[in-house]
Amino acid sequence: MSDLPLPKPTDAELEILQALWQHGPVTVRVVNEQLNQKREVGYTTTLKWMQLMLEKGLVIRDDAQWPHVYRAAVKEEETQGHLLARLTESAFGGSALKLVLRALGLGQNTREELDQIKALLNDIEPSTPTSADDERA
Amino acid sequence: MSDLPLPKPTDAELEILQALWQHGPVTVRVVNEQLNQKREVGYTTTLKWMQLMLEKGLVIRDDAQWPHVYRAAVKEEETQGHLLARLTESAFGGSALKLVLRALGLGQNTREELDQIKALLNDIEPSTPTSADDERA
DNA sequence: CAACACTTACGAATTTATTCGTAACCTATA
DNA sequence: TATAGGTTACGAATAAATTCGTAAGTGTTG
Repeated sequence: MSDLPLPKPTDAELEILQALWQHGPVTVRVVNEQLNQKREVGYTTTLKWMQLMLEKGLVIRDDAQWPHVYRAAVKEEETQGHLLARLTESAFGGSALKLVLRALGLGQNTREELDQIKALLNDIEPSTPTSADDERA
Repeated sequence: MSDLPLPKPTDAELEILQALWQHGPVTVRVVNEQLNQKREVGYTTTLKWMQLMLEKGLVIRDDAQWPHVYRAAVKEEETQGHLLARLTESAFGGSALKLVLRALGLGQNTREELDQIKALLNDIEPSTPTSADDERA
């Protein structure tokens, strides 16, 4: 909690963060192999990205190990939250509800997914309650 | 339906598209005034953006009128859908469900919003039904 | 210790986005 | 028709993202 108002990772940076989130602390090589499962990326390209991300504070490097081992410096949940907040602002006029409705309307939902969402909805406490806070006995 | 695989509007372009979506066919001046309600933007800056967007096919210009009148060339729903699809890919490992759950968990939901979502969920037909289609009498 | 295989650092080219300044251009009106 | 006020076209500077080549560094092994 110091100087980062809004981390705005680029597409390439997000790809790397995803690899780090999913595979824990790993070397550049491992990340590069992950990226290459999606598209052709040179090794030094990946390295350069991760070096830039190090300067930006998006990743942390363990220099004690060799080869260097990197891990994400930002939490997956927080980053996703920021990105959603940004998208809500930039494309949904600030309405998170509209975003959710649009996402739900994309038509690629299975019954299981819908049920999961319903279950979650019952657990969510509204941030601005309208009436009583009934704990249900 | 010809050559646009994935429109990827930038932040500035999205600001303009939102102005066009909300205010219909308008002049550069009107768009610029909209933008300036959020932040300081020079007139020619807005003009240049819209000219570039014209080349990209993001907006349509009516040259018959003077001053020129612009309107969005892309649909709001489709653009939002594309952006959500992109974000789903780039930050949620391709899981739209995770995106929705995260968005719901952001904690800025009112009871009314949650109820709206619940209502919508009951209307959505799963794309891959699992068993019977009970219409509930 | 010399060679090798791999890793890192550095620099740089290319592209795209962002942002205006300036000059040329219309259109109504005095 | 000449002027004025707003509009458009064009060019350009800056900054950031993307992408890799090349050279220098490191550690292992015959």
